[in-house]
Amino acid sequence: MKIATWNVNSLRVRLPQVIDWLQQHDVDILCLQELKLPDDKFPLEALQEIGYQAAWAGQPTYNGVALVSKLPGTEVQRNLPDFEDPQQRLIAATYETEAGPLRVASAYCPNGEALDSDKFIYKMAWFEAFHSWLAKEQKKYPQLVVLGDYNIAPADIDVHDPKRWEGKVHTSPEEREHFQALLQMGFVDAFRAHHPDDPGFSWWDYRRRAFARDAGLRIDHALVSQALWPHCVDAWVDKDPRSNTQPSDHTPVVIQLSI
DNA sequence: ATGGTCGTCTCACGA
Repeated sequence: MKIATWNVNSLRVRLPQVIDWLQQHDVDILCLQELKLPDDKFPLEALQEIGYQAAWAGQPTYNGVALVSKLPGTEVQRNLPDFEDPQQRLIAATYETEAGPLRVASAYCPNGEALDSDKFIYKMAWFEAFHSWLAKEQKKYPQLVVLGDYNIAPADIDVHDPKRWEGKVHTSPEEREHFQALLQMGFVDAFRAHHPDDPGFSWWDYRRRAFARDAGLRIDHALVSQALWPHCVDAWVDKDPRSNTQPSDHTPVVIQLSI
């Protein structure tokens, strides 16, 4: 089965591209971030017409996450428990497979704006709560995948110009420690584990012709639990949608599981 | 040179 993540930066604008992409690729579950639409504007019918179901957590203007899937999800969890937050950044659901229950989460981790900002303090607090939640979640669901926009480039290979990004959000030691803490829990960074030497950028700034210069970052990740990792046969970045007319600034990351 | 470009109930703010 194939599971993907895509920060679409407005599902209203990107819906035709999402539908095209789902029809071109045999993806079982697509994790979306930055829907930027309220719950009553979620385009469920358009997705149902091409054979998908969905669970979502939206809000007007900002944030918003969804799970778009061929099979229905159960035990849907919206946002982090024990972390009061009006920003809709997380949704998780359980899918029945022949190998047993598979838990899937779609995460839109905070951007952080700048290292000396209040939003960075919020980012650090959010990751603390995310870590605590995942520790419990992985005990409950050994087969767990957590895909999304982490807004962290875990190492210098994930950065087109590490010098230029020094002291900026996405690459700071504090952020990287949070990402490493997730790996220390047993999660595997699927793309990096399968492709140790490929930068695998997933985001390019709209400004300064960043995509044309390949001036990107790898900030969208698929973390696979220890128990599931032997079944993760590959992971890749699909750069094609970034070349679309009116593209998202992010492009999809995909994992293939042999379950 | 700290610029630029998107998206949003837009002329400000978040990314």
